[in-house]
Amino acid sequence: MGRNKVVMKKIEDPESRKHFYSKRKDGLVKKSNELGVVCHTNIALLMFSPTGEVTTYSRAKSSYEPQVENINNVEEADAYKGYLLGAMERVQRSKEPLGDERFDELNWITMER
Amino acid sequence: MGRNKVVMKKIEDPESRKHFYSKRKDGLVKKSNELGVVCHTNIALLMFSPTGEVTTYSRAKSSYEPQVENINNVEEADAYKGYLLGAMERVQRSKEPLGDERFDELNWITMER
DNA sequence: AACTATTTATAAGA
DNA sequence: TTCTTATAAATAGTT
Repeated sequence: MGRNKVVMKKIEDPESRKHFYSKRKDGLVKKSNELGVVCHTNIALLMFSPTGEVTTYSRAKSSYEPQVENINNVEEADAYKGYLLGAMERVQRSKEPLGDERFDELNWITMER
Repeated sequence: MGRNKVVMKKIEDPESRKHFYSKRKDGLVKKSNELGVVCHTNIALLMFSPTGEVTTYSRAKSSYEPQVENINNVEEADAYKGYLLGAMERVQRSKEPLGDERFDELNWITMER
């Protein structure tokens, strides 16, 4: 959306790429949140910026709602929970050995748990 | 977008919720893909539908591009790879005990690896 | 499943 | 760079 169509091709200029990313990142998080809230469902989003910065969004239902028509929903919920926690731990561990101030750059956008 | 504004509140009617989800899911995958392609970066998206169906989208750069300004990029790439594979394995394992035809319902939208 | 009026996101420009 | 604006894109309700 905007004054020109977006071409589905890698932007070669690093500055333009960063600019595009920072704008689209916010939009993607916003839409993920809308979907999670309105449909009351689990969503996980993980993205790396062109400079390597990590952004995650996650929304996990806190309570299990039995659904007769989905016999495997409990297992899926568990798998999902392990998925999120494992990912967070792994990314954090990979940062720790550096022991630097960049740890705070991790952008954990966690709207709800 | 559309004929009325979206209210940021859970849709209580199950059919309306499913309808909303199925439309928004496609849009989210499309935008994730655009971001990944245009910025040539790693993206992972995992979502559960209101009926428990899983949809994932992932885009991982296949080759490692050295970036002097990001000393911890290799570790991030590894963490990311493990993250994706772990998630896929876990979700698949959780389905297997059922041993039914629903396995094919898993919607693995994997545009590139 | 397809259409279309309208909202929303956003590419350029200020 | 933050704000504005014209336009593309997504989509809610309709058919």
